[in-house]
Amino acid sequence: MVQQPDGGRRSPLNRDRVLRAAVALADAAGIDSLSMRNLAQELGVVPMALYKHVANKEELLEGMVDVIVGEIDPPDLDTGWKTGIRQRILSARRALLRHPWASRVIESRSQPTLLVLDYLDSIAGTFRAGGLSVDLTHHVMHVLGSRVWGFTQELFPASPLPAEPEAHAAMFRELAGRYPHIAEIATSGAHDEGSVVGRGCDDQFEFEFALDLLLDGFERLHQQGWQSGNRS
Amino acid sequence: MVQQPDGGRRSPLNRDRVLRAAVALADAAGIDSLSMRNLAQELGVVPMALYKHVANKEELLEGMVDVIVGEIDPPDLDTGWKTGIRQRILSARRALLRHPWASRVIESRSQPTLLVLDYLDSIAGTFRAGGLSVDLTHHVMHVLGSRVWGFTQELFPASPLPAEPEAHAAMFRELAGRYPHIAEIATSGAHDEGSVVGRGCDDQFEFEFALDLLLDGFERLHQQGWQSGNRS
DNA sequence: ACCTGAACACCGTTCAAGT
DNA sequence: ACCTGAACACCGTTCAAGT
Repeated sequence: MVQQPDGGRRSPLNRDRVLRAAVALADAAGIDSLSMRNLAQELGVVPMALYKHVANKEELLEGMVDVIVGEIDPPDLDTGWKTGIRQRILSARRALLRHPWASRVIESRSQPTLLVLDYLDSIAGTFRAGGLSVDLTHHVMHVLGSRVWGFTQELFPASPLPAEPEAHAAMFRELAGRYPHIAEIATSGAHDEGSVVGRGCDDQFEFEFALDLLLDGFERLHQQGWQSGNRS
Repeated sequence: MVQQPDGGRRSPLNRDRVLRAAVALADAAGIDSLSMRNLAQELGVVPMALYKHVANKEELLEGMVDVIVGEIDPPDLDTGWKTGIRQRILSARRALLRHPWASRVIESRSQPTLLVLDYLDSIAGTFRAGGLSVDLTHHVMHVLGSRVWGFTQELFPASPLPAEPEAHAAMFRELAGRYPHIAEIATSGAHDEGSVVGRGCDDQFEFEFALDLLLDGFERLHQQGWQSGNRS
């Protein structure tokens, strides 16, 4: 149940209230619970009342993406392009971590909103201001892909561990037999000892590791004067 | 309508026929048309008959992913790790391009299947055989992310262009005014002249550009003897 | 003119009745 | 024991009836 100080009835319904309620509902109950019917109930109105403020569910989801994009920090103009991009993307990541449903909604959109284009244009502008060519900026934006939003498509979502220790151990022995390389990764390093694949990984470390690898690669290409058809 | 040489009735229903029909239906009519009810109709059976061969829709989708994973070429053991990984991933990409729905299904799974783990273990094994440390192999697998499947999460899906040239031109002028950096990317290089963002990009070039940037980065870290907490 | 209840055309899945 | 039609508990959205 999402908190509603005014019982969801005092102020008249408007687009902003609809969007904020949708975000709150998705935050609290998960994106699968966000139906037009549930949202209407949360707001104390009949489902059809929502269609006065959003044309359909697609437009509702678009609006929710805009709410999240609005939470990304504005650019810091006093740094080099590398630091600027890095800070911006890590800010986007913080926004996304506050709204776990957002990455799935972003990747399911078929049209960018104006706010989304603003953000992307600003990122591209930072590369250009840093001296990267139009061409290199273009390709580099593609390489970043969903990472500009602060998330990455993982190999597979973290599997929930079996709760009982003995089932856990049994599963791990089976895993180690059939998948030796995955097992050695899972058992190595700073992980929970004996954790199963994907658990115990430090998501933030992995994200920054990848981001810095990419930014270093971009810088190297830029300094080498990269041009199309000119790959070393 | 999916082709059914035997009218979908001759051979008795089994799991394999269900999965192959599901893949064919998704290929032909799109993943949104793949419902248990539609699939049953395609096979000439009552919807509940499917539940004898798959526990539920989740398991059906898992089985479909396995069909696609089965189409990835086996590893070529006569090359270095870099070429080996590159070939394997480009093979996965070809399989995915044959089944446009597959990337969305892969990213929506919550549990890897045994075949998926086989593939990932094989990729990790190639890095290890090339001499990369367990730690570096681990992080490098995370950096690849969905790229091991041959797809990337784009910034946003390609917007369909307005069909009428004048609407097209008007949209582009508006775009250029508000989004100068996106516009200069869209108008530059080898694209359709005046194309809108995301259209006219050579997806295969972008994919290979990113993949090679990453593989070069991995090689550099490996040669530098990268270790955790040792980033230059 | 505005609002909204009922209805439409779907889902995935359960369950009990029929063979 | 097996199979399956009807039913359940949902969807997003249309539409016409009521105010």
